[in-house]
Amino acid sequence: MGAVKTKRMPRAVREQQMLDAAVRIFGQRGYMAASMDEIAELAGVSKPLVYLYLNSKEDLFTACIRREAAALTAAVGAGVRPGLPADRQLWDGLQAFFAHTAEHPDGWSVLHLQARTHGDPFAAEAAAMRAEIVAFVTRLVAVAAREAHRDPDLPEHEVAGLAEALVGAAESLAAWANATPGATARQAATTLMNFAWAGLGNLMRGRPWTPPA
Amino acid sequence: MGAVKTKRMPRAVREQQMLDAAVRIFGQRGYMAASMDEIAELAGVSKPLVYLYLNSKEDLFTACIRREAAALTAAVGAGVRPGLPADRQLWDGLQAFFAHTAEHPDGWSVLHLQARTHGDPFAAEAAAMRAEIVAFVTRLVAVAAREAHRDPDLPEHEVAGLAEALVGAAESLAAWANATPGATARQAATTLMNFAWAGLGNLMRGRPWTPPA
Amino acid sequence: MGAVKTKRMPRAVREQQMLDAAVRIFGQRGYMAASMDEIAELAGVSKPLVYLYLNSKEDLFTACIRREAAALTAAVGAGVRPGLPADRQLWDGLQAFFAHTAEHPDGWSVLHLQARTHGDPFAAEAAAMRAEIVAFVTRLVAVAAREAHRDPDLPEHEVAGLAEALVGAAESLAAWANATPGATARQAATTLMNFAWAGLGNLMRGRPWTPPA
Amino acid sequence: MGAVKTKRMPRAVREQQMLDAAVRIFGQRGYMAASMDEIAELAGVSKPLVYLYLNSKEDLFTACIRREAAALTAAVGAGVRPGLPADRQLWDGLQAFFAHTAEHPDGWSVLHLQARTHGDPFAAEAAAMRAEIVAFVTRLVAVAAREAHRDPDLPEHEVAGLAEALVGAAESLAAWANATPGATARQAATTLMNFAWAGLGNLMRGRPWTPPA
DNA sequence: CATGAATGAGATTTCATTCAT
DNA sequence: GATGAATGAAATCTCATTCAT
Repeated sequence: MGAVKTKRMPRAVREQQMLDAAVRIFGQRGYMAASMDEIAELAGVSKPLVYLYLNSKEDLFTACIRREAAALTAAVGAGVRPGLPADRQLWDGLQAFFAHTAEHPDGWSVLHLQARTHGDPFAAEAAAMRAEIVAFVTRLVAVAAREAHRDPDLPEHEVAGLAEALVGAAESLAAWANATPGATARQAATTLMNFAWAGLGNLMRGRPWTPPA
Repeated sequence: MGAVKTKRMPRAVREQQMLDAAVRIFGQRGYMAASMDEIAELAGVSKPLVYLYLNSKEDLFTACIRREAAALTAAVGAGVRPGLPADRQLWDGLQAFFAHTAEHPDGWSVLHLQARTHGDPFAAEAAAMRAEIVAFVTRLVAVAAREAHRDPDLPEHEVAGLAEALVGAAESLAAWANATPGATARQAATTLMNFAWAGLGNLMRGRPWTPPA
Repeated sequence: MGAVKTKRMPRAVREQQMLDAAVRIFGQRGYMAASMDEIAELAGVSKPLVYLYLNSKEDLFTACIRREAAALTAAVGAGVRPGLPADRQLWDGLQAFFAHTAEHPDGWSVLHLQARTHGDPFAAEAAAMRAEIVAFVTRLVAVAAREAHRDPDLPEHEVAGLAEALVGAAESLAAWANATPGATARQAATTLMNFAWAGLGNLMRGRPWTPPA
Repeated sequence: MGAVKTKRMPRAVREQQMLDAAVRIFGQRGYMAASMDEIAELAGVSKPLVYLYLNSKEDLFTACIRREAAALTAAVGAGVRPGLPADRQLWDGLQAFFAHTAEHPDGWSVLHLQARTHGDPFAAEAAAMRAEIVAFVTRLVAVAAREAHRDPDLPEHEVAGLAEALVGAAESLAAWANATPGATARQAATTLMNFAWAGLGNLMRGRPWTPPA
């Protein structure tokens, strides 16, 4: 079932195999339900080797989170070209995001579900990555406001809330797209751009919805 | 620390005490890290009694999810009056949602984090509740479209995606509001209405953002 | 092999059974080579019960040391009557000491060998008991000096060294007596009294210390 | 921290480095808590080399015991000149003993604590050395008896017990001297000679044994 | 009803030891 | 000769769960 049992691999290669296996098991079973036995077997190595290279279950999980976080931000970053207009950058970033999460469901499960559910140290690790993405979106919103000559500027904490909402909506749609047969990354991105950008557009033009008294 | 040890309470009351304790422990420690010992102690009863009433850890967790899900949907439902315009209904519902999650952080943790992270049976239970809320939002969006005389109707799966995105944004803001000191349910609801409704408004008027070729 | 499997004993009884087993295993195998499995089996209970009652291997070992230390000092104390002359008290104490160690070789091994060899916390526990005995001997030596109208008094640190040497000699003879077939507690005590009280010099000159009738 | 990594040393030298490291680790951590990894690292060689030269952990420990036993008996033997009177020989031997154990605390720990605490094979190894010393002391006592024209001779098993007690007292004082700041080998030897040679009784009467100039 | 007593099964982790290069 | 890569076996400890009173 596991990887073909090839003997005597250099350490770097083995470590990646172990992380591959760990991400899969952690993503599917959850951090606590995952057993080191199962991970070692799927990786095609003995348990002591996993401990020799990765130290402990906690360290192994942390390594998984870091690797998957780096992969996700790299994928999004690679999809975006800085020179283009803000809406185009957001569109490109969203497509990359939905495509990556669809292709790496276990990694996404590790980042989005497992890391946040099993204690502060892990949650902090995942939060750091999320903060990067929120910061990126926040910059885009600010740029868009400038492009739309919005005056006066949006208050800072309002922008933060908007970026938070947008990222949350994207995370939610990622799960929805993965679960809905026939849904593509492009469709998910389109839906979200409609939802978010048109709404933001009105905001930019100074026509917010006003809460009732 | 646990409930006062009163003897001979009717079964229904005892069960609620147990569920109270379980929600607290599950919400704070997580499903797997929670121990039946700790739950029984916090509930002020002996472990065999927990098993007599609730059967198993899985059943206990399921009961928690159901109770908290019912409480949340009831709170949202109570906040909304069906006769009013769609935007007002959404506004009221969001306020109720943010208020309830802020007041019951452990219950919200059980529903939003724990239930989704520990296997299909639990996830399905939580998904059922979420689907109810998404359906409610979906109806609101359809009503709003009719109110705006939008023609032609939004395609159904597009509406589903929008509702999904809106709910995801709300969930994300709930966590953000709880973590950001000074943020209130009202503020969170306002931010989200700005984000979502103004965007939807443009959509309704047939002026969506168009993806680049 | 282990105790007869009697079910449902009160906790206090079970704990003593566990300590009995633990002293035996620790005394024979050594602290580190002893396995909790073996101890549980010899005690006739399951491992979790051992942990439930005694907490951890370290705590179990500590409990063994304390129990055996208390038993030994109690035995010595019971053998000595405070009113009598110093040499008589020493003689009685030594007999009690040799008798007890001969009857409880595993307990003596725990106190004399294992506790001193496996880390400060345990060693401190055993050292406390030993200090009690050394203090008792120190008092006896001082009393003897007074009885002999010695003037000037022996310097204090000299007395401490003498007591230390005497106790060390006794410990050594305990092992020797246990290993030498036909050696009795009485003989060991006689030899040591001769050695210590009369001194080799006197012995050579045919003036040994004579045991009381 | 370990030995400087010099390549291609002759086997005999490498072995001594390994034994140095092993004695240190065994003496400080104890036999079972010592890990071959740590020993290899401290010796500055790879683990397989340790196995190539010393075969197994047991063999390594045995080699340590033998080397340290030989060193101790050699030190004592070197301190004693056969022609002199018995008490002088004892005095010289004790000084050498206390000096050596003070200078090699790890070696002494291996011999006196570890070897006796971890199973018969090792204990036998250490007992062999101890027997040599006891035999030496036994001869001295016999010689002293002859020098004192004692008649009739002390019964043999009495002499054995006396030697045993004397050696035990010396071992005990060695630990005490190492633990007591300011205590020297000379003081320990003096105390023991007073105790053993003169006897407490003489001491009380103000007639101590006097060390040679 | 209620509980103190008890356990089967499995978790993480460590270590002495050996190949294959 | 020397070592990086690898493992079988076993240790401590925890937990959900059930009798017997």
